[in-house]
Amino acid sequence: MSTPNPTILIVDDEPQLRRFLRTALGSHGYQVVEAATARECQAQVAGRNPELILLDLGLPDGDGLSLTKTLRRVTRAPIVVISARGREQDKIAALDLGADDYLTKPFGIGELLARIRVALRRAALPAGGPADPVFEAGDLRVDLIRRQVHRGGSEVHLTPTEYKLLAALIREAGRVVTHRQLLHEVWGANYVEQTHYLRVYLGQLRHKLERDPARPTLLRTEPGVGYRLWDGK
Amino acid sequence: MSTPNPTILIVDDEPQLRRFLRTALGSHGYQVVEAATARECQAQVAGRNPELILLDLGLPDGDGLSLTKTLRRVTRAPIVVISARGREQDKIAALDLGADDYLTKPFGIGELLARIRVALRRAALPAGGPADPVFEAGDLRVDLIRRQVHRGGSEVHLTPTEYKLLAALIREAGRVVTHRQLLHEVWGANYVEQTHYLRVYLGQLRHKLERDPARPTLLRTEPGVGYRLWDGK
DNA sequence: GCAAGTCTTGATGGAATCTTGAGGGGGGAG
DNA sequence: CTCCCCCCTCAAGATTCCATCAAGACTTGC
Repeated sequence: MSTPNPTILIVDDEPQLRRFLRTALGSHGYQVVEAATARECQAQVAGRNPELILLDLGLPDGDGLSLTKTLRRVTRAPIVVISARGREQDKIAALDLGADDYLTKPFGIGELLARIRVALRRAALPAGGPADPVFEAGDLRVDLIRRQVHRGGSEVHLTPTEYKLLAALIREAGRVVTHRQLLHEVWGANYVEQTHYLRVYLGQLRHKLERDPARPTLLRTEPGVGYRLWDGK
Repeated sequence: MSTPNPTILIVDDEPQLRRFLRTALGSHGYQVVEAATARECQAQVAGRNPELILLDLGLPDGDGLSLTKTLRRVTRAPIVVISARGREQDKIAALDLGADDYLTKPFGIGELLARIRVALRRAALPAGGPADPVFEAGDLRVDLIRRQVHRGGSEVHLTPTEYKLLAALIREAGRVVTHRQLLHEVWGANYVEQTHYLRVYLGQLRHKLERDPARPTLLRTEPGVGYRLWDGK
């Protein structure tokens, strides 16, 4: 699973059903939070920010449909509705107001779990994790997902080869990377002898990234061996 | 009308059901493509690149489950399964192999349409970010649910292809999207080499959306890599 | 079946990038 | 001190990649 232990909010007014769901979900590795009313539900969403909401439509305070709509304005977590009402109109209304799935009681626990997996999968899929992995050292900032490079706040444009080279150095940040290794990674196996390429492109990188290209601090050369990217340590 | 219509692929071997679905979906504004076998299905996915796949599990050639799995490797369009088999194990298997929803025959057409709306809604939303289905940057405003595009207050008409391309860029707003990625998302798996399409359509988009099409700020090109939509950062 | 809109394809000029070569400098060995 | 190896810089082709225009084929709605 992508995220280790997703948090699921159970919204239902029957304590028995809640307990049943809590054990079922808990034994499958989910964190479980509970709410018995619409008010509690909103508080839990604001406080715990669950990754999925399991919502029973028949709540004592306020109807579940308008709650669905309200939740949609606050969170993007998928909402899986469970309801005793199986009329088509109910389903359509809930789904169009922002619910992501609708199960009619009674339902199999296996199906519920599968549909939860689907909802979480869909929600997690785009772009994967929450924050982009970013490399920083000095006034250099490289966002490896956005493929964006900043130096002291302003964006720097790199050509494809320059970027590949920088990325290869970042991958080994702090360690020495040999000429052959760099050439192999950036230009391919046929170019491991063309050390001249490295000199040219390292020069260009220094020109774009170093404060004083003549005395580099970020992109250090290790004579006779290769290059090393300073990582701040 | 400025709402380009999503394309839906119907995969079913019964001509009657296909006809029924075709008219029902067609009258709701969807483009409909059909396939009667698993082989046809794969051809249609590669060739037409539908935005949603409506899949009957009971196909003559090969079983539907493995088809689900195969499709998931080629497209990220949502798959809605319709099946005569209502056993819980069948549902779980299909959902875990990549299906996004599972309806048991007989089903109400209203519910099917609602579930299609849900699947398309989820697929249209960008990665991360708030629950806001509206993208804004500069004087560009895109409503991803209504599929409407505004520039500085007035609505802009985009062709279906133009819109798909813009939506693909919005989904990765701020990040560089490679040529292959864009071609795959907009035109389908068969077109990943046709970079010429990108040039033509990006040119059209720039003409319609940029303040000065000759010096684009929104739709930036990353030479040798792809394109990137400016997201204000 | 017609007309409007849309997609596909080709040709062309221009921009960005890569490759290659020449020349210069610093440091260690002899 | 001089030679030699390694490294750096600059810059001019060569090459690849990109933008634009436009015409014909195709689709769609009426």
